[in-house]
Amino acid sequence: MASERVSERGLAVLHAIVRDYVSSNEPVGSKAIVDRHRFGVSAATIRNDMALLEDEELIAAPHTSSGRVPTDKGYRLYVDTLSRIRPLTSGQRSAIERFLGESHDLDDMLARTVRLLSQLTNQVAVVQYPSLRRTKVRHIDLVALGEDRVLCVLILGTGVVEQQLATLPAAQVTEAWVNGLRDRIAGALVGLDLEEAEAEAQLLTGTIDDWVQPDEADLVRLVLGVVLAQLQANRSDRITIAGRANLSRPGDFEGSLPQVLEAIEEQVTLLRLFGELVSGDREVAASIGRENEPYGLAGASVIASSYEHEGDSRSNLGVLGPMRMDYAGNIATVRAVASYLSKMLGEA
Amino acid sequence: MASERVSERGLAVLHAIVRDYVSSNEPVGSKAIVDRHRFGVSAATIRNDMALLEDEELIAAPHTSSGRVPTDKGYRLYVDTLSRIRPLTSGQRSAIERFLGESHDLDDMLARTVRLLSQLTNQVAVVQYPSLRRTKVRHIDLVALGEDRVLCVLILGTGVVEQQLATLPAAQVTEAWVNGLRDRIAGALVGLDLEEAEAEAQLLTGTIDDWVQPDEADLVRLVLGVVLAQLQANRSDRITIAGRANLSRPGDFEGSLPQVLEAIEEQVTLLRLFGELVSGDREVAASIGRENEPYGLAGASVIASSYEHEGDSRSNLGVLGPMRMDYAGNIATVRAVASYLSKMLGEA
DNA sequence: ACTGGCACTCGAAACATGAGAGTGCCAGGG
DNA sequence: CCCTGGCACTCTCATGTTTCGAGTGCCAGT
Repeated sequence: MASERVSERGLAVLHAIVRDYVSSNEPVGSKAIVDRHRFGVSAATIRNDMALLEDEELIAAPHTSSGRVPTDKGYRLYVDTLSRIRPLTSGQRSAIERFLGESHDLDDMLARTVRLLSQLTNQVAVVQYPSLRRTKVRHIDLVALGEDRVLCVLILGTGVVEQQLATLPAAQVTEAWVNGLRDRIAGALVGLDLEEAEAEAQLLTGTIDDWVQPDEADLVRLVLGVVLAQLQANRSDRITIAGRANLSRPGDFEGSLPQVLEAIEEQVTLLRLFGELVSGDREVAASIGRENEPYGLAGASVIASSYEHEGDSRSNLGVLGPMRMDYAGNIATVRAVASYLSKMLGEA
Repeated sequence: MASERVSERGLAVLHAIVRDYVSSNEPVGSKAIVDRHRFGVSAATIRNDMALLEDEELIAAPHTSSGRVPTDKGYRLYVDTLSRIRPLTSGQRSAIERFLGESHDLDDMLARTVRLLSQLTNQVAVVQYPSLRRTKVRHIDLVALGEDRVLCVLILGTGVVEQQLATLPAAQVTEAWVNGLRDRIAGALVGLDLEEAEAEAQLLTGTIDDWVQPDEADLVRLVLGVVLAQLQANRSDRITIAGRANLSRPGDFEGSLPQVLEAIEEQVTLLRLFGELVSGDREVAASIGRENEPYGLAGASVIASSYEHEGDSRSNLGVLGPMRMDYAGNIATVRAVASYLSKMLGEA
């Protein structure tokens, strides 16, 4: 553990360095620390502590004899030893309520959330749409709309209704035929969750020749294709992002900006990162610097939490920014926004 | 007109300057021009022409005695005097076909289009979703699904079907009642386009007390609310963007990057800009530098065109990049992608 | 109308210099 | 044992100086 090797005061010095560096973006020296923070000791003492911190690779000097800068490991220890989550200011609380309180439409709500989060933190905000992966298929219906059209209706456990019109090439559609097909498909898929249903539908499509007349196979395949498309569209996780302009704040990502923008555009990666991050047992988790390397975000830090939406499942949200960010504030903000969002969605 | 004041060769020199500057990102001097392009004259002659171009504010010198750089006005004249649209290479053509040919789902298609466009041009690509603003309401249906549920179905002129389940607080739903309400609402809205229908639905909601029993007002309001939400969701214009990482290419937006990112995030602005740009009679239009100032994109250039989707209406697409971009190539690419997309959507 | 020549300007790069901030370390004191 | 003041040392940054070369403008000559 850290406490084995770093003294009480050493930790305090680390905290001071992180705080000063975050606000000034300049390496911080021993003198600056004793000036700005009321340690009861002299600069020389701080220097000794700093030498120790440097041995532990918690801080580093950009060049011999300039101030120190926290390393990934330093930020990590800093975050892990943040004692309490600083409460939000009343202004921030009311901003959240005002901003999120005005809308009942889910899409609008999430759009507001992501903008709010990016404004409160001055970072890139990411909000995942509620995942329907575990939602069950409640109802499947096929309705003949004429001689060559079939309306495919899909109702999910959450009450979401999707449908799509399939136009069949030949005029072979009879009500009885459609009903038979409907019973067949519904019998196979209703009650499964979306992931299972998709697999099952794939299977049905593959073995199509075993259970329909050969001359109907094409039609059935088409209809199944529509159902499959609906399942896939609902299964897929989507995210919404705001505040990218914050990335170009000078002094943050300088050279690595292209990579970061690239990584953000690759939404699949972000989804994985957030998923991984939130899977722990913490209410809000942070991932710092090189810990994000597998996701192409080596220089960045991510703070993530999750919100609950109707039903039991959770989706993720959070912010992404430079390593040099206000962890204490952002953790508090992310946590607060996540909990407000859960509350709002619970009420609806 | 330009030809009044700028000689034939002067124009050729301008073209040479633009081409060289675009590819090198360095001010281009008279010597470089005679070296790289086979003018039959000496550098001194070119210098005289350049002095003229400078008088016309078509080019400018970053500092006394260095090469020249095209101005907004210079780029504009260059684009306007691009004689023919350079055809795409066969590689590009096949890339387009391969990329766009694989999908029949509209969302997927547009997602592919925007990625393709950004990769072919190395710029930020923007594609607007088909606008349903002018689409007519073809059919409205309310179906009682039990004692407290009503399914609201909305079918648009394009064949898009939307529906949503409304759960009513009290168990007052009878089939007859729902049918009456349906006739009422459908009678008022069917045949209008989405914009009109939305206004009309607002009106209906406002005067609700005049045409239903007081004790039913809440139910009716709820149902109308669902219809209204559907109308609004379909009316709104959405865009999808790809290739933001291209903006951070060094030497392009340097300092103004935050503003550009900001402007891109503000999708409403982009929609206006694209709309404005395409409204002319040209197949593909360009907007250069300060012409974009009202949209917060002073340093950028936009190349826009539009594609046709089933029905008669058109939506926009294009690319956005630094003033110093390959106009000839990008115009050709945007045009080709737009026409392919129209073709694909026409077939479906 | 074009060309070659020439003086001039200005930025970029290379190098030197001094100031300042910050460190490491040591000997001495509570 | 921990802390302190002091001191020599190192490295960056800002500044100044010089040189070099690319490019221009202009003019006299074809």
